[in-house]
Amino acid sequence: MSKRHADRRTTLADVAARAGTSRATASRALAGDQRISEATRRAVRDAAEALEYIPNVAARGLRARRTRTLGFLLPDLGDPVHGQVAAGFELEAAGSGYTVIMVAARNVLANERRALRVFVERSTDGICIVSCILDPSEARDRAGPSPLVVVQPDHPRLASRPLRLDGVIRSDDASGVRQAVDHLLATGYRDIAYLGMGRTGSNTVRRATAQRVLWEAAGIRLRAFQVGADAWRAPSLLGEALGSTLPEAVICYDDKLALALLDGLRERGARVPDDTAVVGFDGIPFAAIARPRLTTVMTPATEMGRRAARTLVDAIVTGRMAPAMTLPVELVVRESTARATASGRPMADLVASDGR
Amino acid sequence: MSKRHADRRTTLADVAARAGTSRATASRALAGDQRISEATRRAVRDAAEALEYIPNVAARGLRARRTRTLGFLLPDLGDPVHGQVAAGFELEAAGSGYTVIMVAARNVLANERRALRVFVERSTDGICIVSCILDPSEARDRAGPSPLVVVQPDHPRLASRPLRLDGVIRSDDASGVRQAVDHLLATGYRDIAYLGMGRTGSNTVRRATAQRVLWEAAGIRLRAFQVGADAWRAPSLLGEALGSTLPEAVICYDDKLALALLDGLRERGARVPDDTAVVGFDGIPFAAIARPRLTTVMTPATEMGRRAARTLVDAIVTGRMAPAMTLPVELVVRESTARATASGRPMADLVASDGR
DNA sequence: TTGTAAGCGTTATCAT
DNA sequence: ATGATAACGCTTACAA
Repeated sequence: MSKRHADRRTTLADVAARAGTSRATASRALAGDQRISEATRRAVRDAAEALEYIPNVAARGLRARRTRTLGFLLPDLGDPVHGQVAAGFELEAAGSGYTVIMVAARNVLANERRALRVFVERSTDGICIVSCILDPSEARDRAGPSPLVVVQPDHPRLASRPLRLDGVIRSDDASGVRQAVDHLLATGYRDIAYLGMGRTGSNTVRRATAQRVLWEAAGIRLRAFQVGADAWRAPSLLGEALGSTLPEAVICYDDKLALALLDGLRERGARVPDDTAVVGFDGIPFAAIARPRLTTVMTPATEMGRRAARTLVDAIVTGRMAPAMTLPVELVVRESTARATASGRPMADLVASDGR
Repeated sequence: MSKRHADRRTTLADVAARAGTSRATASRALAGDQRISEATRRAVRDAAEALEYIPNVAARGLRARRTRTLGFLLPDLGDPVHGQVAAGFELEAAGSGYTVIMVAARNVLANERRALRVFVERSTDGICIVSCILDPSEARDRAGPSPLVVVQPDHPRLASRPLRLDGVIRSDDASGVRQAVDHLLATGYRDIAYLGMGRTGSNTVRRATAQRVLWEAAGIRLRAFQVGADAWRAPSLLGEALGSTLPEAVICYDDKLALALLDGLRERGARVPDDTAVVGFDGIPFAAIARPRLTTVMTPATEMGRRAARTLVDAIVTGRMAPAMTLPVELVVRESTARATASGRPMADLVASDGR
């Protein structure tokens, strides 16, 4: 029954032989070429079926000069946010008939460069890099002929210049921070802090925006704290990171950090939001069911992944890369910033309208 | 400076020409063949450097009959557990010089089959499938000549037969459940329930084990509840899933479900662990900082991914697949099953010793 | 409508 | 130690 005796895999030549045609005709028939007669098409299809023919796409790509493969570079597959982006990307790519090579570079520059080289070696038709610290223009250089989409660039120096390059997809972090600050001010908080994590461009942008907005809106100076990229793994230390006198409210770099801070504050004996309000960033699923439920800026992670793939495929087909796009974010107000809530009683999620 | 004028990518022939050798010699020099003289090796290396030569691995694979590519199939890239497995796999694979193609099949049989076909088309050197509902032996058939590693098989019928196939890697779920039940009994809980999710083999195994262990150890019948695979997304419904009279303790299928249940119970006005104790499964990071902190069975997700890649690479090199292995798990006791804890005061994590 | 033949960029075999 | 030359499995001019 099983034909494991033939060591060689079935090839197009085998199919052609069985169908009684040339390899060229078999190739055309399988590709759905209109010039092939219905009869031979059937014959070829049947032969392919009978032989369980599976094409060798490497050979095809070699000749046809396209591989229907996309390269995807991200910092960490285990991260909840990047995992979502990856999921969205893969889904959309697979839907368009593309296969995805994934490389995790864990924020190491050398790894990011190596990954791009891998993609070029594999002749990817397109490349997407997510939250990379590599300079986007260097990335473009190293991407070779492949169209490149840059999602949430995190190059440290990127905070200063605007970056209007084509193919850049990012969330409107500035708007998110503004919404958060406005919400905190409206709720009555005055002593507001920002807790940063890592040395990425996005961290700098968020801190700077909070600083500026708070000053412009209320003439208040932001208190800024900063911890290392792995600080969220040690919640108990985090409780101390805010100093001896807690601020009334803290905006955290992301949800991982905010949730860890929640734990750290609890360990320290501080109540949230009564002693300190906490705001996160990203909107990961667990933020919604933490205790207290976390107020956070929702970022369209899955959607960004999908868009990235879509944009890439379009660029491959049309030969033109879409201009930079910035996706909207929205603040979701939950318990962690609700000043006088009846403890233990949940309140419905409130989405702040941006007013733009 | 940049040489974007030549449309064609640099090829080995270019390097050979510049170095003044044949393509064969250039190939050998670059591959580090010992027979090549030091002088020509230098010449070729320099030429490759100068031309920024990047080999075409598709062409190489076509001729050499190995692609240094691994296929990785999983249900969902966004899931915290599978994301960890993927991260471990990619890390180990990259470390061994392999590139990974990832496909998410979201528990759809047809997608899983399609993914295996993709891998065969791409001539992967090895394939790893994680938590697939596909029958492992069918998977082996469809994997073609590639060695196959099966991580945490989730075929529904798999719960009954032992499955001693080579290349299977899984965690010792039965031991985990036993530890959980023993712990609950030792802590004084008698009315114990299992809350299942989905129709996978692992769910069946966990439920059945809990049932058996509880009966054998204490002559108590397990109360069993069951919800759909997406139930964890709706915590408020989950609170009601346990019926009107809450059990003293609930073992949940996984941490996602347990954390959602925590939220659902809070919404319902029930206190954990005072009204009901909760145990999770997997040991995802957020379980450790939930409130109450979640008692859970720690599964070595990252390690399983690493092992899978390691096993695959070994099989590729040696031609022999390692026998099935079962990785140990350990119960981590936290607040959600601590009967009379001073509320708000954290207790140190306790790892139960298995006693085997 | 179909076949012939020339590549695509490598590596492996066989000479030298 | 190196060079011709033939694959690898497929697509695509160019012929017929």
